[in-house]
Amino acid sequence: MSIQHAVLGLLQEGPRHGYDLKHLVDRYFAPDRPVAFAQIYATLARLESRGRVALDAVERAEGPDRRRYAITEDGRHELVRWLDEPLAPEPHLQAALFTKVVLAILSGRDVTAIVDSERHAHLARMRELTALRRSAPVPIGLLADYALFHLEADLRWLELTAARVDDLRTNLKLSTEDHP
Amino acid sequence: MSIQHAVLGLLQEGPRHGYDLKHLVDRYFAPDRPVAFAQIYATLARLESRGRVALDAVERAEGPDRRRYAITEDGRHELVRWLDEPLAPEPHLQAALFTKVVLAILSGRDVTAIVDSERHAHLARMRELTALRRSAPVPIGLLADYALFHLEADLRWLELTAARVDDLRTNLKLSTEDHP
DNA sequence: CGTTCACTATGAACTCAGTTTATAGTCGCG
DNA sequence: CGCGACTATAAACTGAGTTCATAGTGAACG
Repeated sequence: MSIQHAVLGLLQEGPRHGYDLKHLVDRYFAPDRPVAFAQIYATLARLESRGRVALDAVERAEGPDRRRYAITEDGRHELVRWLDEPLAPEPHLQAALFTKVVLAILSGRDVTAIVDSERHAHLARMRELTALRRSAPVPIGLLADYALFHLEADLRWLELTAARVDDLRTNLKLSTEDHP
Repeated sequence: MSIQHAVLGLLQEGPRHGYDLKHLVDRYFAPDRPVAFAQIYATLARLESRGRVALDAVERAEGPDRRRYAITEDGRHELVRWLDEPLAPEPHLQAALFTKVVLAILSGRDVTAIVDSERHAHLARMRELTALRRSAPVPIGLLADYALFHLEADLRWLELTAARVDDLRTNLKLSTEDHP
């Protein structure tokens, strides 16, 4: 969902063609891993089919032609709507970490080993990000902070879960039995 | 990705048919929002086409026939692999909240208003979850904790970002100018 | 001088997850 | 008997993202 809004947002400043947008999106929103060109073109096609952008002109420059797109009134509305409404809450209650712990318990594997290995992977990633944060410009630094806060949240949850594995095990066992 | 593994995990205990799996998945992994039946059947079809499950038998019971699926050796391998490897780190560096703040700055809207409204939505959601956590059984309580930790992480990041909006604005402005 | 490389620019075709919609059988109820 | 509730599945579609194909220009190279 977010790349659509990113593209709309960039088109607000004026019409652009896909190739250009790709670089802008990379610069502003994806400083770590660039988006694929094809994704931008696909996104533009979808936005066009919903009437949120429209073909503005076809420029012939050096090299192949450029198809320049402009944001429509509809597109502007959608963008403002998205900015003004709070984000839909993530379905945190479907967390992959939780799935792992439950499956580990159900399949009788060593839960603490699994929790430990997740913890180590998290700590390693946090060290990377801390380094990045120090060396990078403000926007990337902020993104790194975002990731760090969430990795820390995962860690806290892992501690809590590790402490409650026995509790959890009993609860899951119980509900295994009472099913049709 | 996670629903595939959830289904595989449940099939470890013995062959099941889709309808049954749907309820088990709901019970163990999605206590908040149930998954659609069709998604389970689609998942089973995909798992089958990759050789991770196989049709075990077609039972005729009261009502329509039941297609019972069993996990294969391949499926078991995949499951163990997934449990033993740490989860792929989430692409946190593409956070929707970040996109919003950047777009708010680029389009000259009131950033603090937007940040405030996100904060309020988060606080409201946290109150709901805290209530849920008190009344619910252990597994759901743990999921609520997971969500709470992450909402708190978002809040911390929002504070930090609010404090650095000016910094961010300057940085973004600069890079607007130096592009081809 | 041709050919190979790098860069600009786009789109078709495919995969994969998830949703909407359709189908079909059984059971019980009024 | 007709209708709604429950069991059970699948086809068809949507939307995001990836892989692969194409096509033009300019510069470098032997």
